Amino acid sequence: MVGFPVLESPSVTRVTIADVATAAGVSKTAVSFAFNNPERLGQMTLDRVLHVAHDLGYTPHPAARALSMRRSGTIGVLIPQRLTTVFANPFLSELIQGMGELCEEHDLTMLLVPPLDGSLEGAIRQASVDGFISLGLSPDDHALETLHRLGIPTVLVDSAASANHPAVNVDDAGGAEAAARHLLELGHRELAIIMLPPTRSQAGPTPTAARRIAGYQAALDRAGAPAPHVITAGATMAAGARALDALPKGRRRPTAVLAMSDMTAIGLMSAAQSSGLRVPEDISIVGYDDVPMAAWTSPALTTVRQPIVEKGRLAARLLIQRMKGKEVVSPPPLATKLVVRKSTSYPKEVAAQRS
Amino acid sequence: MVGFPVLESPSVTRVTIADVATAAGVSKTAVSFAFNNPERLGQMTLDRVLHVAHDLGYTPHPAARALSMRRSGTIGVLIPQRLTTVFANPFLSELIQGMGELCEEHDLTMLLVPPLDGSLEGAIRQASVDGFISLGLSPDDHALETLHRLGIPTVLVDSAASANHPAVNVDDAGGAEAAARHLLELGHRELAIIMLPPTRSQAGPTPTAARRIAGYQAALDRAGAPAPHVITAGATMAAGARALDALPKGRRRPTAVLAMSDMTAIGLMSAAQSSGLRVPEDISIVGYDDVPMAAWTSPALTTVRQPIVEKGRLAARLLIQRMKGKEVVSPPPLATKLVVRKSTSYPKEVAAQRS
DNA sequence: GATCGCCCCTAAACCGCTTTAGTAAAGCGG
DNA sequence: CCGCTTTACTAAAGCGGTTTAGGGGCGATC
Repeated sequence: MVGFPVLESPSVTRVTIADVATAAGVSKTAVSFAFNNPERLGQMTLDRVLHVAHDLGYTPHPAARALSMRRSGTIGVLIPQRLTTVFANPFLSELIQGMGELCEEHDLTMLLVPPLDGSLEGAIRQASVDGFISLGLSPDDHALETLHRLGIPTVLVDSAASANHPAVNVDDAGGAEAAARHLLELGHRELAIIMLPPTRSQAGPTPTAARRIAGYQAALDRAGAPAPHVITAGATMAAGARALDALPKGRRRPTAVLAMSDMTAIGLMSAAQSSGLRVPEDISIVGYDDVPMAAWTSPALTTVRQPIVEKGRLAARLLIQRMKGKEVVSPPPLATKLVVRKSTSYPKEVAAQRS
Repeated sequence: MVGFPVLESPSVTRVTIADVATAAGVSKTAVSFAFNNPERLGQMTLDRVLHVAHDLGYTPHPAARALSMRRSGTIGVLIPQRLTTVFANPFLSELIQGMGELCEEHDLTMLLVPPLDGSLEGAIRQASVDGFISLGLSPDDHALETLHRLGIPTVLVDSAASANHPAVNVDDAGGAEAAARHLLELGHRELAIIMLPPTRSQAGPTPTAARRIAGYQAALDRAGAPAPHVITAGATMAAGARALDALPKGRRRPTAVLAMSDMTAIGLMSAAQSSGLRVPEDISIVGYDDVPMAAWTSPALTTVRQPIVEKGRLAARLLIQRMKGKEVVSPPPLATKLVVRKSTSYPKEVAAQRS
């Protein structure tokens, strides 16, 4: 098999607007007009220019265009973690679907911007975009200030409204509270909560994690339940599986666990089952997000549904408005809803009493 | 709630290299050197410039940088379908994970490039990237010629090696053949195949679909099985569910189906079950890809595993080499492997005989 | 027949950065 | 003290487009 050689003279070859102009016997301006303001050219000239351009295989250089028009036709998605991690969670796929709808509608492309060399700020600098959608960043993250200073319109997702950027959120606390209440009503007392890990350098929990834990706690408090065991695990099945070992054993083993991510819940459920525990008989599990997969595990996962695609759409819509210079307000949080499936049931003692 | 107003004087504000130069009392060149060739400046000047730049919140304009350096630090992913469609399939997530690993290693960002306004070529023009990874495009697609003419390094995935671009593939035919053989060995004769739809304008099946069907067919031929029913459905659960209705009913109802995508298979399985069919007792189902979800359905899906993440990694690695000007050859297809789970079994007649 | 306005088209400035070529000053050996 | 290399820095020319301001030709108007 023959190799694909070094590309012949990469950009010496590139046809520029000047080449087209010369070939068509007009000025660069005319060529530019042909593409961007055709009505400013006579029919004959227009045809000739377009024809010549096509023959030469002319394509405007995107960077040059972006520079002079001050717009790149791209929106950036600021991702606070490694792509491998974050794409292991279908959550992001759904979010992108939502954002994608709006992007396609407006002929925009999407740039995935993970921390570059560990630094989000570095990545921001390098990215040629018209606006950013920032995922899960603490509203006081330094990167957001940079963004504001640069005058790049930004919309926050899974964060909290900051002084400078509107935020799109769901009712995290409400969903969490419903989930905890569900378990408490089934009779569980000994609960564990699996926190989402903090992203990047920031010390505390992400805004989303904070709201969810507040929701869980509210339900627990109201029911006078004992303090839950709180552990932390990433939003992947592997991390969820590892989380099983971190749960207290023996008498204090929780009879139910509240995971802040479906993927964590599913991984945990899997590990639990392989270690001989039955779900939900021996341990109840509730997830969060309601990714499509949650309906397909066995047992099907009880979880809190949030409208992920809609969230993506809304964020993109807001950003696009902002890019157009329109004023924008943070919308009210989107509703969440507990979806009861088969991974939750009465704790054993209660079940025994009932039978 | 107060609105987020129009950003104040968007780019009038933007600090340019000239501002920094003036403020620091040096030339633009010096400022540029401070960032890109610090060793060419005296220590004192260097410190001063960097300090001033930081104070002013200077960030080089990415488009200007890209224009003058002829490199954008971005690789494009050419997506042949709508983002909504393609991200509904976890396949893409995994592929991106693989590509993402390499991108992060090399400080590159990833641009998702769906057909813009229906046209991939238009989208290519607009995208400021150093190279493309093209998904599922027929090797004679016109867009690929454009790419070559523009001198943009490109690597094909799920395509076929073309004259100008190397291709990364898996052993589609081998996997398909193994899947079909598996069903035939179980005793199935009346099979259905669910094809992947053609992408975009191109008339025939995608290269991948073509190879897979050839593999299925090879096994069928060898076993002297009757011609299968072939229908087409997208790679989403919804499309898979709809596909159920397209299957022949009554006596000619297939006892097993070979789907070219796990998502289609899962959707079909779901629809079948809701309509009262038992899987695998009444109908066996085999998928393709082995996305993580396939192990979690009930029954767990028998499918053909392909190393998706590895495929993404390999494609990105090749592209990066190509961007560096190195010569590159199309690697041999990656191995595929039948994973037998619980969604396949003997057809009823055979099962009856056996008992 | 001069004036005006309109239609087409162009020259040149500009977007913000990198880089080449080169200059002035300092260092240095003889 | 002179010529030669270094060192430290700069002017200006790109990169490849868009856009502003305006010029020439020409028919209509007065």
